[in-house]
Amino acid sequence: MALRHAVLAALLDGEYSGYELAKTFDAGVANFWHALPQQLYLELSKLESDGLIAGRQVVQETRPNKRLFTVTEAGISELSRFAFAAARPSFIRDDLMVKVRSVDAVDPAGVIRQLDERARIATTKIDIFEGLLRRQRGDLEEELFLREGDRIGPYLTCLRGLRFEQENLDWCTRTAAVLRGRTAAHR
Amino acid sequence: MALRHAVLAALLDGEYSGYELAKTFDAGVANFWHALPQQLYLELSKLESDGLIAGRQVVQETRPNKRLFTVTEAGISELSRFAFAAARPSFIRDDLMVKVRSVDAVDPAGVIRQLDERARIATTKIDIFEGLLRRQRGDLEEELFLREGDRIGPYLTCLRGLRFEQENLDWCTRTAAVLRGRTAAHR
DNA sequence: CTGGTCATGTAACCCGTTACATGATTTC
DNA sequence: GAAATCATGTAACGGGTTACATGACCAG
Repeated sequence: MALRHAVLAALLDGEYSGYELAKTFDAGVANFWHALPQQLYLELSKLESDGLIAGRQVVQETRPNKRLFTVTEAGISELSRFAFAAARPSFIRDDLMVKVRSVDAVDPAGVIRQLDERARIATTKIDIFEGLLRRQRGDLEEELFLREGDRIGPYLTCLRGLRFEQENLDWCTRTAAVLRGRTAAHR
Repeated sequence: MALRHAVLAALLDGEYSGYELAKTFDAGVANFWHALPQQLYLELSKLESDGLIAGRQVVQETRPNKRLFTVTEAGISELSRFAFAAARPSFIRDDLMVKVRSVDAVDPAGVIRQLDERARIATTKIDIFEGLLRRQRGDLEEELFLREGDRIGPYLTCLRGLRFEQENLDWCTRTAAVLRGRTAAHR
C-alpha cells in the first residue's frame, strides 16, 4: 500500500477533487508515481473512511457536483510515519528499454520509431516541468527560493523530473542516431 | 504480460539458469526492469511450455542441479513482434520522491537519511555500470564500438542506466544539502 | 557452527490495470 | 453533429509481492 502516500503528498498542495488529482498526477507527479483515475477515486474513498483526508461536497449548477479533499492531522501523522520509515528501492519499468536491449536480434525500424516518439514526449514534459518550476519560485532565484521558500518539496521533485526527461531526450536522440547509422551502413 | 519480454531480452546474452538470471536482473537489467527470483522461475516455466525458450538440465555433483535456458526461434519472433508494437509509457515508482514532496509537512531528518543512503547506492551502481560498459566495448572506443560492434543493445541500455544513476547521485546529494541548510538555519 | 551462496519452486493475497457504466456541458 | 471536458464510480482479471518451503556446500 503506497499509492495512499502519493495521494496524501499530492493533497498537501491544497484542496482537490478526484478529477483534478488525476490531472495533477498526469503533470507533476507522473514522473515518480502514476495512477489511473479509477484508482484515485477508490483510494480517496479509503483515505476518507480511514480519516486521513476529509472531503466536502461542492454543488455546481452548470457542471456535475464534485467532492474536494484535504489532508487531516491524522493524515499528516501517517505521512510523517511513512517519511521516516525506510523507502523501498525505486523501480522503473520500461518496455522501450527492453526493446533497445533486444535490438541486435530484431528489426531496428520499429525501435527507432518509438525512440523518436519518446523523444517528442520528453520535449513536451521538459516544457511542463520548466513551467512548473518557474511558477513555483516566482520572482526568486532558485538558490534563494530553496533556502527560504515555504514549500520546496514539489520544487525539488520537479527538478528531478526535469533532469530525468532531459537525459531521456538526450539518450533517445543519440540512440536513434546510432541505430540509424548502422542500418544505413548495412545496406 | 511484459516480464516475458524482459526475460527473453536478458536471455539473448546466452544460456542462463533462473538463479543466474536473478543476479543479472539485479545488476544490469534492474535499472529498467525488476523481478524477484520466484517470479523468474515461474516465468521461465511458462516461456518453456510456450516454446519461446528451451531448457536443458545440467547435472552438478558438488552443487544442486540447474536448468539452463536459451531463446528459441519462436522466442525471437515473439520479441520481434513485441519490439515493433507500440510501447506503453514507462513509469517510475519511487517512495523517496513522495517523501521529498512531503518534506515541508514532515520532519526532514528521516528524508535526509534516506537521501544519503540512496546516494551511496547510486555510487555503487555507477561503478557497476562503468564496469559493464568497459567489459562490453573491450579495446574499442565507444563511438567505434557503437558503429561496428556485434551486440550494442545491452551497451545502449547500460548507458541510460549510468546516466540515470549519475543524475540520481547528483540530485540526492544536492537535495540533502538543501534540506540540511534549512534545518540548520531554523534552529 | 553461523551465515552466505547455490538452486528451485508453491500458495495466498493484494494492488494495479482493463473494461464497463453514465451523463451534462462546452468547444470546434 | 462530433469530440473533448467535467465528474464519479463498479467489477473482473491478472500480474506482482510476500510468505512459506527445502537442502547441500563452503567460508569465517
